[in-house]
Amino acid sequence: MLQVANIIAEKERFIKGLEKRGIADAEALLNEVIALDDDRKKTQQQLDTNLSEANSISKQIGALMKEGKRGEAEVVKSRTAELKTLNKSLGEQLNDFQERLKQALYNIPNIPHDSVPVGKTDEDNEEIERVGDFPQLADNAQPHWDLIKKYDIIDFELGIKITGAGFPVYKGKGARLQRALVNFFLDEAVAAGYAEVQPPIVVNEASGYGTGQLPDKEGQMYHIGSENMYLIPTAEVPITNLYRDVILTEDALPVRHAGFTPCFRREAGSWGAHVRGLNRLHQFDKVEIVQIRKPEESYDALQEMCDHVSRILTKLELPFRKLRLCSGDLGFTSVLTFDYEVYSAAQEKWLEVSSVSNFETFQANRLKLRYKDENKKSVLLHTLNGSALALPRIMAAILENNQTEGGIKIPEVLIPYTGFDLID
RNA sequence: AGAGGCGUGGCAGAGUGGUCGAAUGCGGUGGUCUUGAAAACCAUUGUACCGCGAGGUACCGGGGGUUCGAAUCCCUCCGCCUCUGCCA
Repeated sequence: MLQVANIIAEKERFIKGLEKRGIADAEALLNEVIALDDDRKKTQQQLDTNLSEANSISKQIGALMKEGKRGEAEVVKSRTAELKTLNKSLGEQLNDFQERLKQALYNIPNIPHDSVPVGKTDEDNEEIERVGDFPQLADNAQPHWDLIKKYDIIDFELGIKITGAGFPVYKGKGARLQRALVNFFLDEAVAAGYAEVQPPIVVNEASGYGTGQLPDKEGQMYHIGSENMYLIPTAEVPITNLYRDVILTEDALPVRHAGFTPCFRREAGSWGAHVRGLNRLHQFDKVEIVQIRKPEESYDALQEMCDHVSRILTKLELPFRKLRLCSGDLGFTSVLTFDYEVYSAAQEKWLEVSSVSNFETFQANRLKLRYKDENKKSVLLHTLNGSALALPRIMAAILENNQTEGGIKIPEVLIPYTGFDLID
């Protein structure tokens, strides 16, 4: 969430930033925050003064009791009774202001980067790079949902039987290819300097708030009612929350982590006729990369992460494009996001396979993730993350783009991982 | 899951109603000494909020309560340990 001090100091910039996201009453929203913070401060000042007085009276009483002057002590007590009533109500007011301030801040998104183009939907995203050539497929080329049946490598019906729609079962060479991709992605990430972690895939409420999925995306996560926990929608949540309530020393930076997890998304309301096969699932596998950086380094880190995604897509020989998300498509917590889409040739569609974002201090502020600078001051860090990569759509593109009469060719880099070079 | 025990500063570990933000040791930082290092000695060493400042307030797992006053007593939640049960 945003920092109140920054809102006060740079109000105009924040208003413009929120308006860029299409929030009409941005100024009113920020004024409310500032007013609540002001109320909070005033209430706290009054409360602190009263507490100070009550503390000193208590000490007096202690001293009097020790000297055996019970009568005098009783006299002084009358004032403390007064203060007690007063402070109880001040304390309630303070809690109320703090709670309202928190709620207000939870519901305000991050301020977009200057380079973020203004736009409403994904159609307004800015294409900034295109790499690789479209494959020339035969006239009878098939989309992946037909190919998986033809070669019996992914079974949606079985998934429906044991769970429901959007939970496919990978079989045989399909399962092996899936595992090959996971291992390839992890090896690439480790080689690029990311320390591998294997986090829990169920998280508590505090973690959900830490990275901003709560309260914003509550309805998109699977909730385990009996435990009040959530199935993770991305490894970003557990990995970034590793650093919740942490003050890092400078020599621990930069932090780079990579982790493989299944991801779970309810995708409520986002299903449609255009969504078929592997294009959108409730459960899918993903390797995620996360960085924690000093503020002045975070945009270099963002570039570094983008380069990493480009590199592995190139190695997989998949045609892809890089997009700068417009203000309307930008995630709630993000300042700047680049999406990567691969071209899936039989559907003739671009499929999003990665999203790389810099959140600056938005998550760190909630997480209380800081480091001690050279002056021993606590400074909020910047958090970043990116998919490297999400599996199903990569799988879809490989199946479609590499189909031949004789079967589906496995990209060179994956053959050591699959142990075969053809799905037939 | 049941019974019992426990949760204190970076770590270890005192503290069971007042002067305790908290002894002591270790670790960290600065200094003295030394050619340098070690040892020794001295000093310093949590976080957040409010305040121009002096300073004030809060925090001893989280929340609530009793009391003039709570690390200390009570309730509750969370976590950890031991034993019993179950189990990959």
